[in-house]
Amino acid sequence: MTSFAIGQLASAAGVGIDTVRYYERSGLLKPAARSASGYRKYGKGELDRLNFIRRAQHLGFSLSEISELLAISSRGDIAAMYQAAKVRLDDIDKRIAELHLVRDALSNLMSGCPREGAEADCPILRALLNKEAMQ
Amino acid sequence: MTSFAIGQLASAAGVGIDTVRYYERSGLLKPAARSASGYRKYGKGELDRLNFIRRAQHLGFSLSEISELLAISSRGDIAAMYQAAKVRLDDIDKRIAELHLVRDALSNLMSGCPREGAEADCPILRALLNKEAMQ
DNA sequence: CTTGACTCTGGACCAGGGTCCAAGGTGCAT
DNA sequence: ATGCACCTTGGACCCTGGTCCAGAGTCAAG
Repeated sequence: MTSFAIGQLASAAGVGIDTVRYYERSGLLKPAARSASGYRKYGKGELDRLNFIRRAQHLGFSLSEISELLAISSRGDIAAMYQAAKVRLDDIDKRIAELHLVRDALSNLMSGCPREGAEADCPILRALLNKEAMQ
Repeated sequence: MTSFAIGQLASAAGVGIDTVRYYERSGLLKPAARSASGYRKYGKGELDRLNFIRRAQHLGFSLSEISELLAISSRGDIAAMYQAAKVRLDDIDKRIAELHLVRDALSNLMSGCPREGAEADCPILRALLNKEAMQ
């Protein structure tokens, strides 16, 4: 069992077959070796690479960032790896901060809402209808 | 100046002309009245509606949620408005929690990285290459 | 030898929220 | 009356990360 077919690779890595082909198409995986009949043949190296991709995705990296991470990893460039992680971390922090702003604005509006009664008493509605009511 | 053209409406609301037409197409704005020559004609009501949409978007609502918010607003249904806001808030909270998990994982990996030296010393790289190293 | 599971290809399609295009018709100032 | 900015339409296209399809070929078990 020194090589496996696309379905085996996909299920070993926990992704869909189409996803593997999509990654090949988009350059994340190199074109696979082929059997005599044209079937793609994979080895452990490709499984490792696919797992790398999944773990990086899990850490919030996009596929194009992962493409760079793979290159960085193959160079063993620790400094670049750290730098890429920092860029990602800063981006996540920025996104969290934005969401917090929205969350707090919404939460403020909700806390003043009587949940019944006249429209004029609902800060949410007032905020949507009226510029001045918007924080 | 009791009515204005699409370009004037768009710039008054701070959106693109195509956006206004897109909203009409997707049902967020009702089909506009037309001039004799077929130009769309708008009044203050439409500007208000467009501003409502922008403010709701700013609070994180999707266009289809906004569609409901507009209906809720026109009924003056405070309870439904509160409920819609709560759904949105919970969703934002969930998203923030997810991002925090990723952020902390990434941050942990980074804190152990020497930023130079051998691959084996970089926890980020180890996490991507190796199942056991993944938190 | 047949059956069922697997694989191949190129290309279309999904969500979301727009954005851009060409070819033609209008509106207004000069 | 001419130029320029504006408007009309239907439809294609952008991005991301896949997912699904038909029609054809292949593999392995019974």
